[in-house]
This record gives sequence, structure tokens and C-alpha cells, in this order.
Amino acid sequence: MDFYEMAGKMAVGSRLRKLSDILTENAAKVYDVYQVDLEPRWFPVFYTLSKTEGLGVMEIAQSIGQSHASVSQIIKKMKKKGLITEVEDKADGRRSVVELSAKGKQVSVRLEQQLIDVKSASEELLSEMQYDMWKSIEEMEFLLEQRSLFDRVVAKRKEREVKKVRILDYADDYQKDFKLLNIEWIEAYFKVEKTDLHYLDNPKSHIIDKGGHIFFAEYEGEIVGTCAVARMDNETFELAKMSVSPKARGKSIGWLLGQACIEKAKALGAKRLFLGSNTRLVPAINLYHKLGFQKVTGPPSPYERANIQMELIL
Amino acid sequence: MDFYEMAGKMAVGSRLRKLSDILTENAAKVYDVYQVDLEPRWFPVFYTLSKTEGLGVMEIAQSIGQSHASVSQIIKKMKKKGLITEVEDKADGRRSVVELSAKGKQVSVRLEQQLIDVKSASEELLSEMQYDMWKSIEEMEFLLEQRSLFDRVVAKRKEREVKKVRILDYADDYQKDFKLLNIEWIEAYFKVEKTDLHYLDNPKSHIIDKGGHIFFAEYEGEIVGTCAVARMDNETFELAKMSVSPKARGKSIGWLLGQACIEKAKALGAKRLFLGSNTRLVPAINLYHKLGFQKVTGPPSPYERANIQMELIL
DNA sequence: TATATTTACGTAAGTACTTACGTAAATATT
DNA sequence: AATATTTACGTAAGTACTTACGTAAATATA
Repeated sequence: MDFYEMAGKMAVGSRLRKLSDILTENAAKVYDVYQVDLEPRWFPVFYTLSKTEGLGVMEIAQSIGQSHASVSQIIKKMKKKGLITEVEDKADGRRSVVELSAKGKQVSVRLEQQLIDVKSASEELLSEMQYDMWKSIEEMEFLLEQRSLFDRVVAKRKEREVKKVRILDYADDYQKDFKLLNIEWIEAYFKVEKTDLHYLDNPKSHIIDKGGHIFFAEYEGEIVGTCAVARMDNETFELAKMSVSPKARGKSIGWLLGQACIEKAKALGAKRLFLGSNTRLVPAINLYHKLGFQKVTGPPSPYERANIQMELIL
Repeated sequence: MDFYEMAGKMAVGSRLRKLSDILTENAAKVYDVYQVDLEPRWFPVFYTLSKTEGLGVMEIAQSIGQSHASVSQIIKKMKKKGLITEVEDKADGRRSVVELSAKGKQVSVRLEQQLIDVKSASEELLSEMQYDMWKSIEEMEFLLEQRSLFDRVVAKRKEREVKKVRILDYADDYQKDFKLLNIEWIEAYFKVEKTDLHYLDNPKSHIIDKGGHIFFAEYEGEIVGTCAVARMDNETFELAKMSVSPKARGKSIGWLLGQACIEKAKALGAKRLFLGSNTRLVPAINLYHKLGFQKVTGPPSPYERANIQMELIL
């Protein structure tokens, strides 16, 4: 079993399964010894019925954590062996009430002996352990309920991806990216306006040279996002032209760009950062909130699409 | 999932399985996200091949701990998807050597990213735990290797059965049992001799009244074993007529009876306990050894079948 | 060298589940 | 009251394994 060594902790699941298989195999052997005429797989159903008489298929399925189809099949087999009886529910024509038959009850008595031994052997095994397996199981179930392995993996992926993002300062080479990235999302939701082209075609003269700044996000050698801070007056800057390529979503690029812009605005002496957006752009608005922006009613924006104004006091 | 609560620690196996199922389910979802075109079930085979190129079906099967049939089926499917190539081994016509194809290697590169994230998520999950699941697994594997759950259950059963055995003193009512139990085994292996009947028909006058003693083992209201100590002289007693019903084997009844006899002999002032037996009766000889008897060359026994003499110095 | 055993592998069939689907009864909604 | 939805259940089909069996090649034994 080289694989488990190579795969290491990645394969906790497989390893747990292997362990449970060993235990199941052992349990099957136990039935032989005690000569209890019961398939080991039937045990959960049988045991549930021996503790509570008169259950429906669904109830049993829920109790043992399997599908109703599985229980239905098991019951069919157990009925063939004469271990249980099935009666129609008088109050509810859909339900069929299952009970241990006389023979089933006899088996149950014999099974009791076996269970006593299995129980004490299992308990002894667990008590011998320095590392408490029982508590480990409980803890892992709890931790996974709080946050599934899937969510954890996705988080790790993001963490790793974010590290691969570099935030770059403006360079003339990036002008094309600046335009393309913005056109892309504007066209998807609205129409490109004159004011847009004004900035997108001449970022250097209209933003940089007027004392603002533009950042770019690079991911795997490609420019996948941008954001600008434009000077409005000595104390007020505008956060604008935030845009992240759809194929680079989920890497916190918007947040990284936003943070960079806020820091830059502070460094440039801004006391207040302003932005205009549209409420249809829900993820964007959420991001601005996360960055600390609050809704305000400000002067009318030069953009038709802007129906919300936000600001951040620095 | 009431069942797990009711069954408690008895159901460690099932519970482990449930946990591993959850993890497997999560792993399957992970594949979707990373868009790696690989069935989760193929992973062990794929991973093994990505680490070691050019393996046979048997080698892979051993490495991942599954049957060769399963690997054979998986390989068939993977070949259909173009992930692997299969070449006949030139040195050994039976073997077919399996390798990742060019496409397989591409997938492997993409998979690498995923594995990094799964690994760090798993490691993080495990490191969050107060009760170390990883060490628990290792320990349980070790303990079960040393002594399987099956063996443990059987031992518990014996322990419980032994408690149900009562050792009783001689009473005239038991004379019939005394005779029957002994006749049973003598006839199975040898022939009943005159000396046998002499004792078996008159235990009271020939054993008890001469200062010896007879014990009986009762199990579930039935006499299932017996053993006698007969006075030979003031200091020497004979352990004789040990006999346990076959249906009551595995409950240490022979040992209990032997112990009782040894104690009784001591109480009666014996310095030496003697017995004659036959080497064909291997379990009996083993029992005598366990009780402390040593082989001696003594005076010829009155029984034809006796080909070994043993004694215990008290 | 002939024969028996072992090994590597594929295929078939079985098992113990699952999901998907269908039906009938019960319950909710209009 | 008519209709839609939900629920309880059975059956069929699929999946991912297993064991059992068969074949051909390699190896051991006589």
C-alpha cells in the first residue's frame, strides 16, 4: 500500500475507509461464530427494529442514514427469511409498518449475546488507545459540519491564487488593457459613453498627469484587472474604472486593487475618496462596502449609468 | 441518525465509514471545480502512475490496496479516455505495462494544482484537531494488526462464558453424569476398560470415601464437565477422569476443573499430584502443561491407553 | 524434458449500495 | 372542490467494488 504513504494526509478519506473496511470484515466473521442467521449488512435495520417496533421504511432509512431504496431492498430480503412482518398502515395507505416477527425476535435474543461481546471488545479496543479515536471522530464530524473539506480546499486554492497576483503601477504599455478591460464590462451591462472614452483613450493625460494613479493586476503574465484614483480637488479623489476580467474572478483581485488605490490616495494627500456606480453591479457594491465605502448623496455624476454614490473618509 | 447513538461504540466501523463517505463526496466536488477530467475513483491509479511510470496491473493493485480486477477495469476506462497507454512487456508476455499518455501527463500537471490545495486543506483540518485523527488512525491500524477485532470479540465471549460456569462438589445425583461424560470421550478415542467402569460406577466408594474428591462443572443448568482427585497414598494423589463435553468447549472448563482439583489436593495434604494420559489427546496434554504438570517416567499405569505420566509437585 | 504450480491478467457475475423514475396516497393551495 | 405539491414507497438501472473463473505465460519440480 505504497499509495497511502505517497499520498499522505491528502488521503485521510481513503485511509479511514480502509480502516472501516477492516472492521466490517471482522464483524462479518463474528456472525459466523455466533451462528446468528443475519447478514451483517442487515444489522442496522434489524437493530433499529429490535429497539423500536413498528417503523416505516422512511423512518428506518433516516435512522440508519441510508436511502429508503436500500432499506426497502433489505426489508424484502429479511421478509423472505421470515425475520420481519410488514403490515399496511391503516391511517396512511402509503406507509407500510415493519416489525420483527416471532422468528426475528428469537434471533434478536441470540444477537444480544453477540452485541454484548462486540460492544465490550470495541470499547476495550478504544480504551487501549492513547489517541482517542472516538473523540477524534466526533471532532472531525464537528469540524466538517462547520466548514466542509470542499470549502476548505476552495479557500486554499484562492489563497494560493491570490499570491500569484501582482499589483503594478501604470505604464504606457498597459493603456490598451485599461481600455479593453473597462469596455468589456461596460458593454456587458450598459453602453459606452463619451466620458468613458475620454478617460480610456487618454489615461496618462487625464488621470496620471493630473496627479492621480492607475493600478493593474497581473496574473500569470496577463493583465486581468485595473483600477484608478483620479484627483477631483486637493482633498477629494475618485475611485474609478475598477474592472476585473471575468476569467480571473475569485482571486480577490478587486480587493487588492481597491486596497492599493486607497493607500495611494492617502499617500497623495486625499482626505476623502469618492465613487459612482450602479446598484445592478451587486458584487461591485459589496466590494466597495468591504473596502469601507458608505453610500452618500453627492453631486450628479457625469455618467448616465451612475445611480449610487459612495465615499470613504480617509 | 439515531442508530449510531443507540449502537454507540459498537458501531465504530460504520461511523468511520460514514466519515470517509463525507470526505469522498467532498473530493468528488473538488474535481468539478478544478475541471480535471478524471473520475475521483481513478485517482489512486492515476496518482500512482504519475509518480512511477511503467507499472503492471498487479503492481498498481498492490500499491493502492485494491484487487487487480478493479485496476484492470479502471485502466480500461482510462484508456478509453486516452489518459494512459498500455504496452506488452517484452520480457514477460503476461504483463502489460501501463503508462500515462501525453494527454494523461497534461492532466497530471493540472491535477498537481488541485493536489496542493487538497493537501494543505487536509493538513489544516487535521492540525486544527485537538484529538489527533491521524495518529488515531495509525494507532488503531497497529492495534488491530496486533489483535484483530474478531479475536477480541471471541476473547470477550469466552470471558463471559467462563463466568457462567460453576464448579460443584460431588453429589450422588451427579454419578450418572460422571459416568456418561467419561464414557463419551473414552469411546471416541479408545475402548472402555474394566478399571474405568470400576471407578465410573462407584465414584463414591472408590474415590470420595477413600479421601479423594470429584468436581463437576455446571453450565446453563447442565453438567458439562468433571474431574477427580483420587488418593494414592498420604502424600500422593491422582488427577483422573477429567472430561469436558464437546459442546461446552472453549469456556476454559478444563482449566477451571484442574485448578479446583489442585487446590483440593493441597487442602487434603497432598505433596504430589500424578496423572496418566495418552499423547494422542493433545489438547488435554497441553492443558496439563498449563496447569503446571511435568512429564515423568513413573510406575506402569493400570490403564492400557496410558502412554504418558505427568506429575505436579505441590 | 515433461509436468505441476504459480503468476499476471481479463472477463463475468454478484453485492451493496446509489440515483432516477413511477405510482398512489396525503396534504397544501387556489 | 379542483389542482398542485409533497410524501412514502417500490422498482429499475447504474456504479464501484468484490470473488470466481479461465487462459496463457513463467517458473519450479520430478
